[in-house]
Amino acid sequence: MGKYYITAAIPYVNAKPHIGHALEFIQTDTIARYHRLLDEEVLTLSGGDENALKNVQAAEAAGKEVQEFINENTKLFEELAKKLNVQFDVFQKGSSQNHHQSSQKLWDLCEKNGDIYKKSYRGLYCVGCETFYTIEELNENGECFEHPGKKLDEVEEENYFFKLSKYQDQLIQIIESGEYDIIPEFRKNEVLVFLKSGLHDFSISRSNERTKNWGVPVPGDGTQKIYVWFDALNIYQSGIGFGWDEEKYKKYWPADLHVIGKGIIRFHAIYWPAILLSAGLKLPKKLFVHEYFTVNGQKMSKTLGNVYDPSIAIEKFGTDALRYYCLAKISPFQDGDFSEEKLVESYNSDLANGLGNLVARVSRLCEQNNIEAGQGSNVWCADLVKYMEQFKFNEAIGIIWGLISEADKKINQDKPWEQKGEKLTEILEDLVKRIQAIAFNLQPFMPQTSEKILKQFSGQIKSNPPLFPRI
RNA sequence: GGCAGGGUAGCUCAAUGGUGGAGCACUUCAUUCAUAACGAAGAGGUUAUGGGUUCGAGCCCCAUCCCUGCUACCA
Repeated sequence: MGKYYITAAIPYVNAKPHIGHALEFIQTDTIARYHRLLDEEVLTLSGGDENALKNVQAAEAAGKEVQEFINENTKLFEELAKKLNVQFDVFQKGSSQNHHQSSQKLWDLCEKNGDIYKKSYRGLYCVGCETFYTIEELNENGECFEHPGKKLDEVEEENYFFKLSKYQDQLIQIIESGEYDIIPEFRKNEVLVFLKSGLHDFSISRSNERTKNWGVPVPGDGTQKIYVWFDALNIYQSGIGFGWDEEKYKKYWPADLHVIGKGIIRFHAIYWPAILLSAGLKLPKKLFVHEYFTVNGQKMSKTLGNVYDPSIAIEKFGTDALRYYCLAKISPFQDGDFSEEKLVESYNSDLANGLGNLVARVSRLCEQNNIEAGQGSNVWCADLVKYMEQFKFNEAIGIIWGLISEADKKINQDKPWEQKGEKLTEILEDLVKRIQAIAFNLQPFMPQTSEKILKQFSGQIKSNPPLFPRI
């Protein structure tokens, strides 16, 4: 029994959470719950990427103090996690004191290793992306593709740079060998292609002026703040004590798994391990890269106005219905589409007609015949284990629905309503075992529902109101 | 432009070169333990297009058209 430290990405907190955040939270939580059930000592972390300049600007636009604005938004993410029944043991805020301390320690370690140097830099800076661009990388209006309509700032200043280039060969070796394993394979290949094309050092500080004095101060230089990505990645360490609670840190680091979306793969697959190598720290073991949700077939975007708030789905259909959709109805390695229509479709056919109906028919039969439930066997389906190791949640959950379908068929074959005495008891006890197995395997995916079923199928079995009333 | 991965039933996706499948949706039948649920049967396809290799191609080769991701040094 070992430890398992898993992180979800640290969301920007300049806006409310959307359905994509829900997807990642749910995936992370499912993996975490699975490992808890394997009896590992699991620690989950997410947090708020609070030191971005974006946040300062969003706060200004909202007419609020930065800290106040950030606290409000970060709270929305924590609340979403709760509503999704997603348990984070640590929710680390980038503005917290111990994080500042921790990030400065990381900086010091890299500096001691000679990997930080000063260089004058001049370029076009997109505040939205927190990145410098060359002219070739911009559209015909001289704006970046992510934030059209937004003029870039022309900036010249002296910044600190990190010697990323120094770690190119080492990174290739580490990623190619799977020492730092990137899943899925095609993302790993992308990273390797990028690595082999050559790495440039990157700037890891910003002037106080440009950050509006917001963020983590560069150690020993009062005029600069640490670049948001350098400190944001360190939330994975600062949240478990790096720089302020070494005992806790030693217990949990390195992370066993980082869960991220495809958009931030370069930071996690290249910058992050390079920084850790420089600092002489251990590398995370695995990176799971999921894809994105489209909504009604379209990319989510503020300008399109189709950003979907997961709270709506939770209120309308319930937490486990949304969890089910996110896990079962899309492939984690492909963009999936979200729509309330599709959610309702899967709710009715899989949850109401499938799982819910099976539980209802068996519990009624048991109630009528005074059946008492025995102890469930608590065994994982072999295929489910295989799929969980590959993060194929849709395949894993499909195994459970196979069991549901089998049980339904068995009932129609055995016709318990035509049976009596010992034969009837035997049939029903078999069905009870099947339901217990289904509920046991369902735990990581739909915790509330599986708990309800396990409770219902312990001791004297009673018929309850439908788990998922048809919509 | 280069590299990678795709295009298969209305929808989402499977198929070591050997009779193209599943789930959902749809139609019919049967049934009552169950939430008009479950079960059985059925319908639904020129596998993006055009060539080629092969006894045989969804799969291999060439060309073309689309979609997605990554990414350009020089000129």
